[in-house]
Amino acid sequence: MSVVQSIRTAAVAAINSLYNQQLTVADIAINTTKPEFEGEYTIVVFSFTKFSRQKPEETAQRIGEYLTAHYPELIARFNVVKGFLNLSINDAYWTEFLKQHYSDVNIGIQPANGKRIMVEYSSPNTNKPLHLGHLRNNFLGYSIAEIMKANGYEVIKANLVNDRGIHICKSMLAWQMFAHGDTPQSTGIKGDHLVGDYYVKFESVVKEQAEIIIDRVLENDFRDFDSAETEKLEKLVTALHKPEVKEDKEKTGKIMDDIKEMSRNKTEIMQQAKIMLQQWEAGNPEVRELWATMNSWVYEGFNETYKRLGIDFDQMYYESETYLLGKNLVAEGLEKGVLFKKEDNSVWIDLTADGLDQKLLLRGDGTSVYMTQDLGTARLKYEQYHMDQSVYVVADEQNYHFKVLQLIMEKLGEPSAKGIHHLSYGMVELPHGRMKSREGTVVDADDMITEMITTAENQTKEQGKNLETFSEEELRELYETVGLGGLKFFLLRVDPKKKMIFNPEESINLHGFTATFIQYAHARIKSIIKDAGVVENLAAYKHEGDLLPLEKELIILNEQFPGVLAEAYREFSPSVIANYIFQLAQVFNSFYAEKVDGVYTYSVMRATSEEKKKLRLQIIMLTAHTIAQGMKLLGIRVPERM
RNA sequence: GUCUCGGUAGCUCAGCUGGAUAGAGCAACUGCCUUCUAAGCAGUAGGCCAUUGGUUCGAAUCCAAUCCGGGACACCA
Repeated sequence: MSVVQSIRTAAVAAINSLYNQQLTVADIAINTTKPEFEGEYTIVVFSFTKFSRQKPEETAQRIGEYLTAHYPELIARFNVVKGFLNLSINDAYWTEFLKQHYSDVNIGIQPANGKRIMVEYSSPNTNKPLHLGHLRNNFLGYSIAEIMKANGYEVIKANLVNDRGIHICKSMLAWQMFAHGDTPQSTGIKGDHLVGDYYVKFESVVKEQAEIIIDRVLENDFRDFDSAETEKLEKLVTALHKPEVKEDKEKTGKIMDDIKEMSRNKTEIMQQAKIMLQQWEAGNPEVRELWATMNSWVYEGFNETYKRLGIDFDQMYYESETYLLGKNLVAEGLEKGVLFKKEDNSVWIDLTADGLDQKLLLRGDGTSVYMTQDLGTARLKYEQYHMDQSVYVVADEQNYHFKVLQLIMEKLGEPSAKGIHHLSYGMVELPHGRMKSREGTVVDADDMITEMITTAENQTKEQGKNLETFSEEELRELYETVGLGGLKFFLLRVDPKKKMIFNPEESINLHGFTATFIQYAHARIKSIIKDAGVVENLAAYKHEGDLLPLEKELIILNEQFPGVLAEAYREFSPSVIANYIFQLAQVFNSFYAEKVDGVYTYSVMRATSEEKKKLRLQIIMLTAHTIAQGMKLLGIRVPERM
C-alpha cells in the first residue's frame, strides 16, 4: 500500500474514532506539503469542520494527535497551519521502503489482473509514407499499450492497414503512366516513398487538368458537367460575382473550393482512377497484381520504419479483407428493427433521439461505407479476442465517428459496445499552422528520425567526452538512443487530448525538458554504480540515521511511481509519466550537484560514512530503476553511459 | 447554424476529483568545472490563469454567459 493510501486509511479511522463519522478514503483530501512548511504530506481538514463542530485548527490538531498516537510507525510528527494538517512521515518508513525496493528492476509493474485490452493504432494508408502526425499516433499507441501491460492487463496491439480504396489507385495509376517500370530495387528509393512519389505525381496531374476545367467554369462553359451539376455550378458562379461575396475572402474561398472539388472529379485522370477502383473491386487480375506489388513495396518501407522506431504489433488487419464485413450486422439490425430502409434501398439508423443525425450504413446499391466496415471489424475483433476493452488510437477529427460507432454497436446489442474507447489525440501542427500535403508542408517521418539522430551525433561529438572509449557500434547505438528518444519524448510529453505545436528547432534541442536530460541523469547514476563495484551486505542494509532533504525527497518521489503509473493508465496519458520522470531526474541532478564550500553534500563515493554511502547507493539505484522503467513505458531507451 | 475541444510567463507546456504565495522548460540576464560526467547546478527577471457573473470558508480548477481559436456535422476514409 502506498503512503498516501496508508494515510488516508489512518485518517478515516481517526475521524471515525474522534467524531463518530464514517468517511471513505476518497473523502480525505491529501496534498504534498508545500516546501515552505515542515512535513511531506498534508491533510486538508476544512471539510471536516461540518461534523467536528470545531475550528479548522482544533480539528487538525486532534486528528494529528490521534495519528501520531496510533500510527507512530507511519507518522512521526505533525504541525498545523490554519486548516492544513502537515504530516512528517517516520524516516524508518522511507528507509524500509528503500530497502525493500531499491534493487527491483520491475518497479511499479502490477501482477496480471486477468483482463484483456486491444489497442488499435498506427493504421496507415498504403499510398504514402508516414509523417509527423503518424509518429504521434504510433508513439502514443505503443506507449499506452505498454502502460496497460504494466498495470496488469493483457494487451493485443493491432494495426488496421488501409490498403485499398481510391487513394492507392491514384498511386497505381500514376505509376503505370509515368514510372517506366521503376521499382524500389531499380531506383534505390524506399518502397513507401516511391509509391508516395507517384501519389504526389497523380495530384499534380489532377491539378493541371482541373485548372482547364475551372477556367471553363468561370467562363460559364459547363461542357464537362451533367445538367444537375451545371445547375449547381451556375449558382456558384453567379454567387461569385455578387459584390458582397467579392468583398468576403472567406466566402469566395469556400465557393472556389466547391468549384475546384467538382472540377477535380471531372478530370480525365481522376475518372481513370475511379475505373481502376471498380476494376479492383471486380477482382481484375492485372489491377490486383499491381496493387499487391505496390503494397508490398509499401510494407517493406513501413516495416523498416517500424523497426527503427521499435514499434510492434500482435495482430494485423487489412481493410481489403475487412471492408465487406458489417453487412451481416446491418441485416440483423434490419430484422431487429433497429435500422430502416429508404425508398432507394439505402439503409440508415436514426440517432436523432440521442441528439445526433441519421447515419447511412449501406448505399442504395448495397455497397458499404466506412462506418459499416468499422462495425464489422469491431465484431470480428471481439469474436477473436473477447477483450474487455477495445481502444482506438485515432486523431480527434474523428470524434464524431467513434461516438456514433459506439452508439450503433450498443443499439445493435453487440456485447463489445461498452468496451469501445476512442483514444482521441490532437493533431500535430507546425508553428505556421496545419501540415498540408498539397502545400508541401508535411514533415516526413523518416526524414525527421534521421535528422534527430544526426543532431544527437553532432551534439555528442561536440561534447567530446571520452569518445575514444566507445566502439563504433556503441556510438551508433548512443546516437539512436538519444535521437529517437528525443523525438519520442517531444511528442509524448504533451497531454494527448491537446493539439500540439511541433517546432522543429525546439524538437532537436537536447537540453531542459527532454529525453536527453533524463538519459543523462541515468548515465550519471550508472557511472557511480560502476565505480562503487560490489558493496557487501547492501541488500540487508537499512539506514538508521537522519535523512537529508534531497535523500528523503528522492525516496518520496520514487515511492509515488506506482501511483503515477495507475494515473497514466486511467488518463490514457503517457505524458503523466514523462512529466514525472523528468521531475525525478531534476531532483536527482540537484542531489548530484549540490555543493557547500566546495564539498558535495550528497557525494556517494566520498560520503562521510559507510552508512551514508550505502544509503545513497540504494537511493540512486532505486532512482535508476524508476527512470529506466518509466522511459521503457514511453518506448525510450536509456544509455549506461554517454 | 448545431455539437465538440481548447484559451495559464515572450514561446512550448504542467497544474483542473476545489485548498496555502500558480510551476517547469526554452529564450534573456548573473554566477558555478583541480572533486561521482557542466548534455549539469544555483540564482535574477518575466502572470488581470481570455472576459464577466455565480456557487463556496476558499476558484486557474466547478456552473452560466460572452469573446477568440481548432475540429466535426458526407451515399470520403
